[in-house]
Amino acid sequence: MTGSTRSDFRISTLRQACTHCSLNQLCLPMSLSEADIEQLDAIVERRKPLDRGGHLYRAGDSFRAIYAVRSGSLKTYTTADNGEEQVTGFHLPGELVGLDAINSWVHPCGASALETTSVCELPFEELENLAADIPGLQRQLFRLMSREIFADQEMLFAMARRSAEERLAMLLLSFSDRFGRRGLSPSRFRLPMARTELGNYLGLAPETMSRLFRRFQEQGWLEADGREINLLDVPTLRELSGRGGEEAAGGQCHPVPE
Amino acid sequence: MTGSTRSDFRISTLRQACTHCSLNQLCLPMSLSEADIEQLDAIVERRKPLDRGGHLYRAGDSFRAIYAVRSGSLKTYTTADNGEEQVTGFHLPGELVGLDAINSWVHPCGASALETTSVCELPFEELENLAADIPGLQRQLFRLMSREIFADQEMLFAMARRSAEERLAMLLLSFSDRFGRRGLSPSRFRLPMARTELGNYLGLAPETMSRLFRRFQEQGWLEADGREINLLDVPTLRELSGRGGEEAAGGQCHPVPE
DNA sequence: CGACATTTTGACGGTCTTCAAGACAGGTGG
DNA sequence: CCACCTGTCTTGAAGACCGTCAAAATGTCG
Repeated sequence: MTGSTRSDFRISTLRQACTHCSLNQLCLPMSLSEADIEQLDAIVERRKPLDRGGHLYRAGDSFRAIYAVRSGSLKTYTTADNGEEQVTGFHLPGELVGLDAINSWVHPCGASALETTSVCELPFEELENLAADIPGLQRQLFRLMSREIFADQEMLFAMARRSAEERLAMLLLSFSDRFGRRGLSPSRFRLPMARTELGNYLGLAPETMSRLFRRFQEQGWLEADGREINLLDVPTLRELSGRGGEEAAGGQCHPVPE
Repeated sequence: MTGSTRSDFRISTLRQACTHCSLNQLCLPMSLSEADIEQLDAIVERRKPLDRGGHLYRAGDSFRAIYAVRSGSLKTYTTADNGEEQVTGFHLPGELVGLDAINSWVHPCGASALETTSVCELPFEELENLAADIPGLQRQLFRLMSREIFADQEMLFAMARRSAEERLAMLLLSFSDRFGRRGLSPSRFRLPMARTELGNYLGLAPETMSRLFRRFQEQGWLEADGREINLLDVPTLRELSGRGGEEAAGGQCHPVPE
């Protein structure tokens, strides 16, 4: 009885195909034909979920594959000589991690789970071969990498020229967009990471984060109860973030015109 | 007489082939066969040199091609709503620009020449087609994009966690590496951009840059006469930059093992 | 030479960090 | 059920670092 249930559970998770995945418009298969998606499916490996804090890979690990987040969330981070850590990105379902390792075949950043998280593993050598055969896939890969470059540059701009307030506004809107894109509420959501980690990502001390959240609440821009966020005044936040109608940085989610 | 000379000049510049280009180990052709390089050669368009301040493309221009710097140098930059400018990168011979536009087919940043600069134009649609046929080219493109992602993340780290001093040390070492890689002196070089632009890139005010350079000279770490730089104490700079033996960020130059 | 941009210098102030302490939450074991 | 503990968050006070402002000096190019 129990054995049967467990077995069913594992089969149903492990055999989830790209075709039926609700994220396939965010992830690689976008704009591929059914037949192409099946080819892609054949090389995708599903792994058992990671527990909170578990590592998908560590900095220095040799590179084998890139990963698409299926559920849960990840952070990627580097560690400096002196041991201080810098979060380089948060990754939600439908987003890819590991693209920064293609050049050197070694992961320059570690990736760990912020909560229970499952990913699809895309062995890179096979993905490359497939990309040479399927023009749409090659193009999609170029695009996703380009998008990441663009997002990193936006983030760079933010770090160089924007105040703490503006940076937090940007980040909140980035999450808002990314949740919205998955059909979740763009105004009410639960952040999967601690304030400390948000602050680390934004280059701000935890104390500053605390004060910022208080100020944002006093201004009536949002309600925050721990990790539970409720955005009340998106227009003001958008104005603060400095880039009116444009996409917020900090993630891999941007519109994809053809 | 004059007509003949001018004509010769133009032919010799315009017909310079990748095979004979001294930069081909920095740029795309790396590790391609002679035959493959010839195919690449066929799609490369050489343009007439840009004058200082001239634009290769502007933010908002539609994307047609990526470009490899052949001689001279470029900066890429974004402009915010309020008009303030942020330099997103400096690009020396052998480096590519325009990769951030692949995703949206619109250039999110402008690119302008810091001095008289010539580039090779690589029409992207044709490059994509060629990449599907030549596995080595596809791989090289993935690599170069990955390298850029990595470099941007390093830069992000610097902006988030490093002091003005540390950032300047990083940048100087980045230029040192990049000049060195081209066979020039890694300790004596002429920066192609103004202090103001360096500062803009690093997220620092011009006044701060001035004070930094003075402090660095007082410490005996370098000599600077305008844009002419002479690094005197690379080990100390390297220690300051926080990443001992590793690559400095801020550019597209990293070792490429196979 | 003369107009203009870039760089330098000094004084001052704001933003964010750091340090130190206390509040709160979630989980564990008695 | 409560005491305990650890990690996270909050709050306050002090100070560092860098930005801003203003003005002079230097450099650059027509």
